[in-house]
Amino acid sequence: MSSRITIEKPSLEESLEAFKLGISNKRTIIAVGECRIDYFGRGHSELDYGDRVVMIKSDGALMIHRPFGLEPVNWQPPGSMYRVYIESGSLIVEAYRRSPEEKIIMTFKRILFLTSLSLRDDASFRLYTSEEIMKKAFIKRPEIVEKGLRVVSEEKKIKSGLVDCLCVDLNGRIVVLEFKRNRAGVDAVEQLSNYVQELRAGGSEVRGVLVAPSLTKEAYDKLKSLKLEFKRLSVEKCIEVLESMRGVSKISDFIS
Amino acid sequence: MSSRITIEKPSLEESLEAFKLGISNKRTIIAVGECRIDYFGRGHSELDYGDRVVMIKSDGALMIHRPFGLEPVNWQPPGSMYRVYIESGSLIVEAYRRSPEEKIIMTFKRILFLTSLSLRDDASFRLYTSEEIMKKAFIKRPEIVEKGLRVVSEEKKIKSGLVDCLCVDLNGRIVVLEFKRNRAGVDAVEQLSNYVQELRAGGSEVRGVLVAPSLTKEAYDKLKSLKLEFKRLSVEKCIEVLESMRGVSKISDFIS
DNA sequence: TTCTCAATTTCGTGG
DNA sequence: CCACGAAGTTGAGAA
Repeated sequence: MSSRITIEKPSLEESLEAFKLGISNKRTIIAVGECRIDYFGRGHSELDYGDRVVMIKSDGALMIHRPFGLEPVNWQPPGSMYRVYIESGSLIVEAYRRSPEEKIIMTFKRILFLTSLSLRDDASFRLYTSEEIMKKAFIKRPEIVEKGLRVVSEEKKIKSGLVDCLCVDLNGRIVVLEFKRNRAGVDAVEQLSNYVQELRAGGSEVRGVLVAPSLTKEAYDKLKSLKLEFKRLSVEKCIEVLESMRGVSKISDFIS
Repeated sequence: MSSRITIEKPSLEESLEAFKLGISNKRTIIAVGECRIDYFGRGHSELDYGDRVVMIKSDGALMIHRPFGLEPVNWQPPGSMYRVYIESGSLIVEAYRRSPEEKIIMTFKRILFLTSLSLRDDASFRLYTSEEIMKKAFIKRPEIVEKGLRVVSEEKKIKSGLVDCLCVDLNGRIVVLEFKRNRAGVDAVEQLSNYVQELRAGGSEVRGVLVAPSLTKEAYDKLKSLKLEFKRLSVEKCIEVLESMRGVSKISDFIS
């Protein structure tokens, strides 16, 4: 059972108390009001008066939202510290962070609404990303990239970086695989090229294969000039492969 | 004046109406309740029941926040479309997006609190990034990098990418500058190297200078082996330079 | 629309 | 704590 304290059109003094109590009691505070925002730190930003939604979470994270746009206009990470006071007829809320030293100053002309909540959320979040799906599918059925590939290692750390997958082909050559969830750019080709060059320095014959749904033109040119290879593979295809092996999952109802 | 509709511990039927009205009237809705979240699209995620803060903005952007952490656990961008209904004793809110096709399903057991706001915010946001500050300071006083540098072009697009700054030194050689706001890694060195190589293909003598507050060890090694140069420059120094030219700004009170 | 690159990127993971 | 890579990255600007 979550306890709540909600006040409508509070005075600045009431708001001051609510902020202080909520922050020290590690509650989640949502406030809506007319304010201006100043930020100083790695960068510097200014935003003049307007209506915004401010949320301070139980861990000290701060988000300031305008009435439009996905991203908060200003924010501060978990662990931030707060100072709240009234000055020249305005309610000031300051959020500090050390390392890097950063500060946000919210200056409220008035508060439309404020609530202080004690929320319970113990569930664990599970996310399945496209790249995970691609690698998993390849491990299960290497032939979706090339017949006869034998997986030697995954996520292998070498000097130039982290190799997605190391394999051996039917002719005993080493094959470096680099997976990209969506259209691959020159950076992906360069990354693959770095891996191949480092492994070739070991003396063996090494192939490099970029596995992605598509390539940018620049990436294609660079790939050709470096004599690397490309194998078209989409996330959809990988999902099919995985589902064909473990029965239908919810994903199939939406992607296809 | 912002109009509000706030309901505490509403029934699911009341919440249904509030969501529908708020969305169709392009209001900003904030709801807190016990819900589970499912996402299907480029990836796939699941989150079991818990207390969360849901915000739907006037432009259709959706954010779902747990009581901790800076980032929303799930979201949908502006322009998303909604379907709200009651099924098996739960309030379901679905958020759709096309291209890529994605869907979020929020299943509410109960709503603790809901508000529907009409907010006004016309202010313009101004952000000054570290890299902007560094470039601006260099343009004003090139000698902070090297005496006698003459700026030829900024943000010049060449095949390998976007060159931060092209200059000519006292000996008439072309100088490529790459700015990094904080400690530069190997990727920065590779980027600079690419630019230098492409420009050297034109036949002229070309120097490459990485301008940053510091370098990682790997970046230093790579830089040396490629015969590129490094010039130490911090954002703080750049701010000093800019302020010495236009008078004191607010930044100086915090960074120094 | 698509592509490309920067970001107060944030968030993991491994050394 | 630093270094490096991934992200449902997001967002802005240009082709």
